[in-house]
Formats: sequence, C-alpha cells, structure tokens
Amino acid sequence: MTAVTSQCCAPIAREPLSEDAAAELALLLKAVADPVRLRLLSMIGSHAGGEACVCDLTDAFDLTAPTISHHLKVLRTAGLIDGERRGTWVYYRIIPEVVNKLGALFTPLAQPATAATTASGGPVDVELLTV
Amino acid sequence: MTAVTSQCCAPIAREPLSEDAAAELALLLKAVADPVRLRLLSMIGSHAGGEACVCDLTDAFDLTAPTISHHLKVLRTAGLIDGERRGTWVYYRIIPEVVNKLGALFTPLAQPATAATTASGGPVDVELLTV
DNA sequence: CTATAATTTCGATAGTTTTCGAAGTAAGGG
DNA sequence: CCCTTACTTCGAAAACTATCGAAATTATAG
Repeated sequence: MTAVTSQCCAPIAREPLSEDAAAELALLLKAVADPVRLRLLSMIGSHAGGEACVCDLTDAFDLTAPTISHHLKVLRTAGLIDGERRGTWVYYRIIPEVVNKLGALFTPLAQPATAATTASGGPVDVELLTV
Repeated sequence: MTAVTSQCCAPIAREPLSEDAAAELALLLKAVADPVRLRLLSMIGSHAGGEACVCDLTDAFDLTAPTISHHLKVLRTAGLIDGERRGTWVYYRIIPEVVNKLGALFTPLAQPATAATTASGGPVDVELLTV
C-alpha cells in the first residue's frame, strides 16, 4: 500500500471504528445529543468563573427542577461535567478534557506530522483520543 | 471588564447556545449518537476512494439490510452523508463540511487571532459554524 | 419482457428516553 | 428544634427509537 498519509480526514474517517470504541463513543455522544443538555453544557461552560449554580440553570428553562437534575446527572455520568456542593448551592463545571475528546473525533487532523505518528498506531482507538 | 479574550474554550463553552441552535445541533448529534451509525460513518469515510457501497456495509454487521438502510437514511437526513446510485449499487460518501461543523463545536479555538474575530460576532450561532 | 439482485419502504413490537409530580435529603435561619 | 430553600431520587405516563420480517421499488442481465 502506498503511504499516502494525507491530512484530509478526521479520526473517524481515517480507520473503521471498532465495535467497542463505537459503543463507548456513542455513550458520550448520546449525552450531548439533546437540546436541553447542549444548552446546559454551554451555559455551564460559558458562565463566569467556569462554573454555574443549578439555580441559575433551572431558571433558564421551562422545565421542572427534577427534569434539569436528571439532565445534569446524564452529563455527570458521561463524565462531561462535575458537581460540587458549597453550602446551600450545588455548582457544576465542565471537564474540558472529555469535551475535547468529542471535538477531536470530528476535527480534521491539521499537521501531517501528527498524522504520521497516529497512522502507525493501528486502528482508531478510544484511548488515542484520551487527553 | 478586562478584555481577556483567552483561547481556552470551545465554541460551546464561549457563549450560551440559543434554543434554536441547540435544537439544530442536537439533531445532528442524535444522528451520530448510535454505535451502528458511528461505525457506518467511519467505514464510509475511511473506505478507499472516499465512498462505500451499501453491500460492503451490510456485510460488516449482524443486522438485516432494512436496518442498515434505516441507519443510512438517518445519516443522510442529517446531512452527514450523501448517496448516489450507479448501476446496481448505491454508493455513500461523507459530507466533510457537516462533520467538521460537529468537531468545531467541541474543539478549543487554537488562535487568539481567530478568537478575537469571532468574539465580536455576538452569541454562538449555527451559521458561524457552517463552512 | 421476464428474471434476478440490491435497496428501500411499510407495519409491528420491544426497549429506551423525556418529562412530570411526589417524596426524600441536606443546609441554614428563626 | 421545626421550617424554608435547594437539590436529588423515585415511580409512572407519554413519546420516541431500534429492530425485524414482508412487501414494494429500481436497475441490470439475458
């Protein structure tokens, strides 16, 4: 095979994803594939200080507190956010490494140098994307 | 406020996503948030020539042809892939612009120069991510 | 034109997800 | 110590999704 290690493709389009890797990534993607959770993630990430109180989040939606709490739990279980109680309020913050992992999947590799390194590593693997 | 336009954040963590933008992006993410569709997308993208015949895809799964066809339709409806019939077979190819759009959402902005440009553009909008 | 092969559509069923209201837990104030 | 506020867990109803088998559609070959 000719070593045409072009930089055209996102990781997902470089090698067929293994069944296990696909299952693991699908869990992460399912967590963000919801309008409410996307907005929650965005509101938390863009909030001053990098963290937001649940009370702020709940007010921004026409949904009940239990529903917001459920969505936050989904994001938390997926490893995308982390919550901490300080006194009366619970504050959530984004875990950027995991968010980056998502982006890396679909973003074209920019440097052929990096491409050459990863090209020798075999099939696209989830650990490869772990920061 | 000091103009600390740092390059720390992915677009999703820069400004709260609007309700409309979140709904539109969730549709796209829902399409890829499935192990079978992730693998289909990956197989199509990494196939020689940039396109794959449905017959190749069907053989790689323990699923029936109608089920594969259903998943391909979901990806097609989301705008992630495009299919073309040539003779007996239908060939699918990735639409890279839309895949990039997904990646851009979660990938940290690298250049502060670009960050300064987008920072003046107002709230994070879907068109901003359209290539 | 008929036969064959590939793909899509249709209808049904099982499983999952979203959402709510009610009840439970935790922290702080009178 | 009880009461209020903030958040989470529980249990259930409604809506959606994945999957299958059977039937319909489309293109090529003879």
